[in-house]
Parts: sequence; C-alpha cells; structure tokens
Amino acid sequence: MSVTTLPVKSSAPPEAASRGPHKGQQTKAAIIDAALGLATQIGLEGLSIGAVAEVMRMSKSGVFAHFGSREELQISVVREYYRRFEEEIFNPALAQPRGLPRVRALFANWMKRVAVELQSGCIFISGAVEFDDRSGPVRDALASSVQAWLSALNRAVQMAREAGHLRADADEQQITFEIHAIILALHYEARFLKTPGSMARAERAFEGILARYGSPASRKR
Amino acid sequence: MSVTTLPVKSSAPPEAASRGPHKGQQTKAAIIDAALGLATQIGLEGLSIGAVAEVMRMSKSGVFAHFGSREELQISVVREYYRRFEEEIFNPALAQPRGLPRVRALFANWMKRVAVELQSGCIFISGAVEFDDRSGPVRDALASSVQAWLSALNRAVQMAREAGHLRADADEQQITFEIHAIILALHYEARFLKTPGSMARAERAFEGILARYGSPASRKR
DNA sequence: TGCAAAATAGCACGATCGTTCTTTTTCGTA
DNA sequence: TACGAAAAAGAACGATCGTGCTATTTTGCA
Repeated sequence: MSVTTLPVKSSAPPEAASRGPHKGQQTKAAIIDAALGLATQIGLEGLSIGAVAEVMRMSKSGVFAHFGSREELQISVVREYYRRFEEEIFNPALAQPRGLPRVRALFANWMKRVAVELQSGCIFISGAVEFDDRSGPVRDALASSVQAWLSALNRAVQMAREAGHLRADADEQQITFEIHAIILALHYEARFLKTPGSMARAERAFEGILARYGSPASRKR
Repeated sequence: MSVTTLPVKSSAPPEAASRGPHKGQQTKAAIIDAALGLATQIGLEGLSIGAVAEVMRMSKSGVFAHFGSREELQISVVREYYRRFEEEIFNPALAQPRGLPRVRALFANWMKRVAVELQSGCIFISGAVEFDDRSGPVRDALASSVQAWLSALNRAVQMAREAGHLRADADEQQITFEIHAIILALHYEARFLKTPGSMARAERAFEGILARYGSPASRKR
C-alpha cells in the first residue's frame, strides 16, 4: 500500500503499541498536526517552536521536549505531509485499473489537492525553494519524499505505456516531468499571480500531453 | 526597448544626473548588487541588512541609511533583478525576427539563464513562494515584474500565431502557461532534486509544445 | 582651502529565536 | 492511595534581527 520503500520510521517508538505511557505520543501527534498547518502557510523555515506552542496553548519548552530540536520537528512535519499526500492522492487512485485510468485518477486527485492548497500552500514546493542549496536531514527528508511520489507517478505512466494506452516509444520520465511541470505552473499562477482560469489551463495542458503521447489506436478524436 | 510600461522608477532621484553629490548613488548601486547576490542564494526573506553590510564591509547603519527600511532594500533588489532579466533574456531576442524565431530565442535565452541559476537561484521563483500569501509592496513589486515578463513572452507567442507560425486557433495564453511550466519544472528538478538530464527534458518539452501548436503547413517532420 | 552637507559609523533598544536547566504538574499503575 | 516516571512549565542564556539616535568621517564645491 505504500508508495515506495521509503524508511518511514513510525512516530511511535518500536517497543510501543503494546503497553507503557502513550499520552505523550498523542499530544505529539497533535503538535505535528498544528505544526503542519503552520508550515503549509509560512513554510518549513518560518516554522517556529514559539508559534506552534501558541497554537497548542503550551509552553515553548513543552513543545520542544517532544522533539529535542527544531530540525526534528521539521522532519516530522515533512513525514506527516508525505503520509497525507499518499493517503489523499495515491491510495485512492489504486482503485482505478492500471494504465491510463489510473494516471488520470492520479492527476485528478492531485488537482483536487492543489485546489485546496491554493489557500494553504504545499511544502513540497515551498520546501524545495527553501532547501535547494542547503544540505542536512530536513532537505534529505524533503527530497526523498518528493522522489518517492514522483517515482510512483512514473510507474503509473510506465504501466500505461505497457498496457498500450500510450505510444510504445513514449518516454515515461519525460511524461512525468511534463505532468509535474503543469502542477508547478498551476501553483505559481493560481496561488501567487492569482491568474483566473489557471485550473482549466492545467487541465488542458494535461489533455495535451495525453494527446501527444497517446497511442494512435486509442485516440479519442 | 522596455518590456512593458512598468513604472521602473530609476534608482537615481529625478533631479540628479545633472549635478549634486552622487557618490551615494554609486555605493547604493553596489549595495543593491551585493544584496541581489545574497537574495538569489538565501531568498528575499532571508536577506538581512547585517549580511549585506558584512559583504560590503560597511556598518549596518551605513547600509540601512540608503534605504530607510529592509522592505525598500528588498524592492530595490526585485527591480534590479527584473532589469537584468530584461537585459539578458528579452532584449537580445529582439534581434530575431517576429514569430517563431523570436519565441525560440526567448526560450533559449531563458534556458541559458536557468543554467546559471542552478547555482544561484531565481528570486521570481523563491519570491513567489515566500510572498504568495502575504501582501504589501514587496509582493506587489514581485508580482508586477513577473507579470511584465510573462506578458512580453505572451506577446511574442501571439505574434508567432499572427505570422502563421502557429495554428490559427492556438491559444497564446495556454502556450505561455506551458512554457512557464517547463521552466518551473526545470528549476525544481535540476536545482532541488538534482535530476540529471533535466535540461534536455526541458528542451524536448518545448519542442513538444511547438509540435502540438505549430501550424500544419510549417511542420518540420 | 574651508565649509556645509552628505555619507558612514557606533551604540543601544526591544523583540524573537532555539536551546538548556530546573521545577512543578500530571499520569499510569502497583 | 501513594509512588515513580513521564509530561509540561518556567526562567534564563546568547545570538540575531530591524531600527532609531547621535557622533564622526568623507565628499563636493565656492
């Protein structure tokens, strides 16, 4: 069910889930949820422990104690964001049969999420800008999460070609690149420039890709 | 020669250029240059007066006095970045004849710049992420600069259609959107994910757009 | 060359940040 | 119910930030 073999490292310690205190894990999850909400608005870099504490109505040190460092909090947020991404976009698309239907479902679910993110923001995009010339564990968590998602998309495209829904000589990496490009432009135009009609333009661009790489036998028009 | 009618507001006061002290304008330009170099690396938000002062080997207050606020420094950086963008990408393309050749030149110059920015970064992209849910003069300066550039690109595409180099029913706004998308994806994949071969993929995507919207009479293959 | 003005430096301020250490409160359970 | 551990709070630290105020240096020109 998981998109890929990313070492997800559940937020609960390995010996848990059987007995022992668990109140902490519960509020830790609530903190991550609050932090994720903040990070989507102001970015991972803008995320401060003080702001999270205020939302949680806790003391700074109370929040801090759950993570030991701001970096660890950021990483937890990235992992939780990835988990929801998988849950909202990837998993539902598995209900569609392999090939073009599943690729269409992936794109449709992605677009649906973007429509929500036009208010809240996407940390895979803001994080890429914030950490593109840095190194460290936060960048690694971000990059591997994005890579995992793009690989999953890429495999779906590959299966569409193998199913004969795309031209036999189509390059799935190229197609994945172009689909990703549409989403990035949609974010930019709709969220920053507030250009009207961006959603429709993204849809048309996606149909254009399918028209260009679709197998000649299965052309719709 | 200007891309559009953006109120550029030259950095020199209107009464200058004839007489009066001008040493200040000179170091102010040097400060903006240094600040631009920093902003492309760490973003407009990360830009601090102290860091600029250190690069300039000046005091914080010495730098500050030239702008009166950090916001004004950021705006100056945005304007200077736009000026160079116009100079490096737009102006040289005017040497090409209207239509497809000029559109190709615009894209090629843009790609050339992106290749440099893979080390330094682009504040039109990082700024969009940093200011997408804020308001104020910095956001306004950013948005109007990007709008000016995209409008210029859009007019070039429109002229290509009018010259018969593109299908008569081609939507230039759609084409501009898709070209922009390619550049954004290239930045993301090459600068953040460090995916090899991204430049070639962007080139191919551009050729794909031309193939799809190109007028049937002028097909190359 | 001297003088006014412009340019720059020096210093201090309040605020916010991540983090550490110590103390208090709360929880789970024997 | 009482005890030990976990969770949370409180206070303080050094650092950095933008900005204002006041001195000092430098500049341009009569």
